Amino acid sequence: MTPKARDLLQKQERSASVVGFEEAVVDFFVDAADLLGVPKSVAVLYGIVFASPQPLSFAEIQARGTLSKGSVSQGLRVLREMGAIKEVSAPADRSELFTPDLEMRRLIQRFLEQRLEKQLAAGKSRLGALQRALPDLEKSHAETLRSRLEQLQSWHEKARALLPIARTFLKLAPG
Amino acid sequence: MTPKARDLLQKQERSASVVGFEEAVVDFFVDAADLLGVPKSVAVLYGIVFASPQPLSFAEIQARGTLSKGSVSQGLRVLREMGAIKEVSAPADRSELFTPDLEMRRLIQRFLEQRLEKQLAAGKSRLGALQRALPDLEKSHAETLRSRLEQLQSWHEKARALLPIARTFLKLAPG
DNA sequence: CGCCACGTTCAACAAAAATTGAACGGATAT
DNA sequence: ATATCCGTTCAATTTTTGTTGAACGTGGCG
Repeated sequence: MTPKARDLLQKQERSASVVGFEEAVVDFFVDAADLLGVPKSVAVLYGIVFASPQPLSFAEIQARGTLSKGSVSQGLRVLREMGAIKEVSAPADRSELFTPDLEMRRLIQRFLEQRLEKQLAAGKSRLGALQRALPDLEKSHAETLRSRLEQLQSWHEKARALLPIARTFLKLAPG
Repeated sequence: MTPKARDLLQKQERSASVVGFEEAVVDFFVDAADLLGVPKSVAVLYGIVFASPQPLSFAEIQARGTLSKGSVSQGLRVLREMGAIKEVSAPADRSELFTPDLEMRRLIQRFLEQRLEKQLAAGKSRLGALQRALPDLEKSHAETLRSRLEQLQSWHEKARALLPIARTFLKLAPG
């Protein structure tokens, strides 16, 4: 296959409706990006892959023209590590093709565990430090502050308790 | 009251233990800051106010030396708007003093509503656009894509359903 | 009234995060 | 072997976000 032929293949006309759909999907994920704390480029990538009926090659993705080669490479790696996309081997060509992997559900679950669990762990040790700092305070102050600290602790426990609930909940129904 | 006298008052010795406690509280909130999506300076401010047994004046807060006048001013405004702190009038002096306002619970609740609700609303309209883009696609493609779209919708509904649950849950128990 | 203390605003600055592209390395075809 | 195609890496750059401080009101006090 000559370079030229491959080039044509990559640029194969995508109908306006397909392009429109892709753009809408990309927008959707870009919106969601900051909630999930991922850079925009990663959201764009995922949108492109998610919106494609067939698996896409690196070249095809890059050909969308939104992102530089470097960003595509890094972004795909991030998505693979997150389990958001996977590689499938192409029948004809040797190059790998990308397609969405885990369902939303698992992705979100993983997100919850990683981001929130870490946060909670950090919080816990901070609270320990506070606990320890408390006894040295004068009486008058200690009272108010102890109650504030309790607020923090109570909040922390609730957050921890909520997590498994959310987990369970997200398992319900197909998705 | 001469400036000098006031100055002394502001710098009144805070015992090492009080300072230590404050630092620990500040650290706690700084940690939490990025989860909540607020800038560090705001977290620091809230920590300072939260860790203080008495309400603090603008000058006292600034005297902690961590933040510039501008940041203190802006940050206090943000916190007031969030309902995280409130002003109480000082008995002696005319200047206003700051103290924590809403309990954690309400703050978090508000946070959930503002950040997530907005997100969900945006998502909803995006999904509408996708819905509309779908019918124009060819058969072969439409099948896969329709199913992907359904995934998105299902996810969206679940998130929406989870919100009230979280709300209820956070109301349980004092805090 | 004019001065001063107190806060606010906002344009300049600094820090952090994301993006790019040029240099590199490994695999395949010639 | 050598050339070439693909993709990765990473330092430089751009963009975004947060912070600062100087200039500017505002209200109280002499």
